[in-house]
Amino acid sequence: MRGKADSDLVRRQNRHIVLEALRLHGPMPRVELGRITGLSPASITTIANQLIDDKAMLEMDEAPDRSDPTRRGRPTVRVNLNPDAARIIAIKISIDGVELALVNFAGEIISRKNISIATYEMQPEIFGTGLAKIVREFFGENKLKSGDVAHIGIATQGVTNSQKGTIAWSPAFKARDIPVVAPIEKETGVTCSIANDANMIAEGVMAADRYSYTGTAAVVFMGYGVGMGLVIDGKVYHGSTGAAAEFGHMNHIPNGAFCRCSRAGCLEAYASDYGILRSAENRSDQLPPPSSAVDPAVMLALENSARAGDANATAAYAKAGRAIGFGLARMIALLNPDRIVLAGPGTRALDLIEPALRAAIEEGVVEALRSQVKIETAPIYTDMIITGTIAATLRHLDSTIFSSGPMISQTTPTENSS
Amino acid sequence: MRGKADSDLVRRQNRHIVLEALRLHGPMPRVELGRITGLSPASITTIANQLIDDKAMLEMDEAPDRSDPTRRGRPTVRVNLNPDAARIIAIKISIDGVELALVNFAGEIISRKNISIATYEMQPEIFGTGLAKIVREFFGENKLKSGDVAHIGIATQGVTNSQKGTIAWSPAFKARDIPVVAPIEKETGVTCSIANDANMIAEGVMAADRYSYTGTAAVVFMGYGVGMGLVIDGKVYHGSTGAAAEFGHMNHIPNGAFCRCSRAGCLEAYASDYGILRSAENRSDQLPPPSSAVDPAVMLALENSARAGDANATAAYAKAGRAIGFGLARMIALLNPDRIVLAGPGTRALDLIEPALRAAIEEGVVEALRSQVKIETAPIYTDMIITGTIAATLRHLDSTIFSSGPMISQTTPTENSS
DNA sequence: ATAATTTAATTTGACGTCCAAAATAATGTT
DNA sequence: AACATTATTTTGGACGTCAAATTAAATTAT
Repeated sequence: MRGKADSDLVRRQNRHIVLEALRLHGPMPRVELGRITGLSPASITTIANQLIDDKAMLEMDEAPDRSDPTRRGRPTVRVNLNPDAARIIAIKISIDGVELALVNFAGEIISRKNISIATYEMQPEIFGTGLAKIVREFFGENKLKSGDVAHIGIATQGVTNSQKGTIAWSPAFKARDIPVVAPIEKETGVTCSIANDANMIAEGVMAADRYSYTGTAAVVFMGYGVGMGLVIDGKVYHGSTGAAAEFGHMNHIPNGAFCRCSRAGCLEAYASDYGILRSAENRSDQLPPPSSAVDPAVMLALENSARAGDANATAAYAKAGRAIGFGLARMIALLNPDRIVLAGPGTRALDLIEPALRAAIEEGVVEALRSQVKIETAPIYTDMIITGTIAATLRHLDSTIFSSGPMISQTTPTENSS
Repeated sequence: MRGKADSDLVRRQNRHIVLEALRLHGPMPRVELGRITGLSPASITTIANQLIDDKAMLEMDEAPDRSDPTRRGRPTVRVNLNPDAARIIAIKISIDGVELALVNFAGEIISRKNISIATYEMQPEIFGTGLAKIVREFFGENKLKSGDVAHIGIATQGVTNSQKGTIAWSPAFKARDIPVVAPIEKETGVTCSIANDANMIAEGVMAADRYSYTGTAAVVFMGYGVGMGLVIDGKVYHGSTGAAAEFGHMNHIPNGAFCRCSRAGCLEAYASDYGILRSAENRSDQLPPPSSAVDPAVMLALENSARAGDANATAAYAKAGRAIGFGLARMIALLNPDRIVLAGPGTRALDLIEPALRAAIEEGVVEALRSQVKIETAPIYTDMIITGTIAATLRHLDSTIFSSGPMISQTTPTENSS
């Protein structure tokens, strides 16, 4: 049960659902806001005026819609999120570099930048302060001051600790417990949070579907690694320290194949790009895998030779499918989800993986549990991580918007709007 | 995001937290209700009067507390849940019988009854209607009419389907998809719900701890079977169809030991009473296990011979610990919980199990994930399932109390209180 | 005994939210 | 130009909480 309720709670909650409606469905007239939120026209008027006063929303300055000639009556005036209400920065850290995006309150990307860094050998402090400098430069290039950015959201491969703001362990780094949030907050003065990239993919998949996910769903990422984002009760589940759901490093077979995490038997050691490749090439799975990512062209070639009938390649994909299948069977037994969504570049080879995957699920969990769950494939697009990070960060912003005063320092306190 | 908020939401939520405070902390004066809930004394007065009018609450008729002689001022008047506000029935179905408890709104057990039934060979329809008759008799013995009972909560071993109100699969039954809710609702006219017994144990463990569980916790049951109740975000997680968290039938080793669910490699096949016994006696684990429960005395003897140094027994317990450990490692990777609570009669042999269990967790999941989680043991008491079912059912009642009129048919509509 | 003190609980008046209904605005139709 | 239609705003009332003042019921001091 939550805490006590009062008119302040009512105010915040209703303003929040109005913003949420605009974020999910885009610009719309006040009447429709009323329909979607269930609030009366009178309340919508009040709330809209306040949000417009607060610069969080604005009336769109557009000619009345005359597309439907049968339409009568006073024309609607659409309202929308004010793009200039706030700006956020989304950052993606991966093994080969860093990607930054400056996004306005309406979700439009204003500016983005890619920087290549060989992260693997870096010292923890060097990386943190280095990234902070990159962010500061990004501020400079976009003429941003500290107050101009409301929040910075970061996604990274590996195990994150959202409380400490660190990367606890990641295949992109030899080092552990790398502080990320603190140096950036110190350098920029902007609050910052970090999350696992698979969780951000789940956010992206949900956002693409307008958050229609109601119950429990598991979004599986297949590619250079194997990850999972769990949607529980319509929200992405982060776990107690932000480390959920490490599907890739969930054990598959005790004493099994050697994994990048220097542990034996992880699911990823069978089902990630390097695991599949290693198995197809009949290399020993008891040796540490390479620290660099597999060239996508190599994986493409492997798929094709499997489809051409290469027995080793076919077997490797079947092995991967069986590993993922047993992992999903275990997850299903534990969580009884209603949806499983497969995503990531690895789904390109789904035809090679799926038979073994489905067989393993059947073998691994009682019919009563697995018969409910629907398995789908999400469209692959490269930017899922950044998109998801943006969605999550903006949603975070929406919910904190009313706790404090104005969101963004208006250009100059003394300046009046002309 | 939840729906729109209005004064009705405020009303319901605040009345709910007042009831919740009384349920968790017992009778207390109005001032303290204010302190706990954060509501002002003025509001507490209003709310208390309404709840008293609604017969949900009452002032306790007791002499002022004079235990503290230094105490001055107007004495407090304690209020409490009105025991007669409503009654519920909690039912536990297990392999050897059925247990019923009639409980009042204050959580006091008014009457209870045990009935032995050989469930295993029963036909699904026979069991459902038979149970319904037992419940009807229980009504009769306690002079209950349909309107006198607000809800019936049922806990059972095995996989439940809370939507259909059935036992999808259970070791207590040869049959599958046994309808339980429908026949009872039909026979009694009282709403009824069904849940897994391990989830109810989790409810019981939480209730014993006054629902201090905030984040994610996993309560493991060890005994005739192996079960788990997951507490996510302070609430017991039931999954999309009420079948979570089937820890016992989460696969441990593909193609492994034969399980009661006629599947190979389930965790339970290694770590339940029958699994441990089978392994200690060096019987083949490729044959179906017995359908009846293991005599507790046999398990006690096995523990003692293990403690006396019997190599087979010791190895069996170590094997069980390794299975549970790997299961927990997988669960930790997936859910990043902050607490694991071991409960059930199986914990009596924890000294024999724990070393292998902890070693398996270390072997099975990266340090960054497991270092956070605390492993505890819950006190064992036999009634955990019934206690938990009562707690869950009353809590359910609390939250539905304001959606409809009076909760319970007052003895006779025409009768006035004297 | 009576007044002062202390703590609990209630009453009173104000404030903030939402909403229904009435009024107003802005267009199309006749 | 009057009427119809749809969107939005205005008005007045309802319902919840809260702060402050008041009342209630005890103990302590005089």
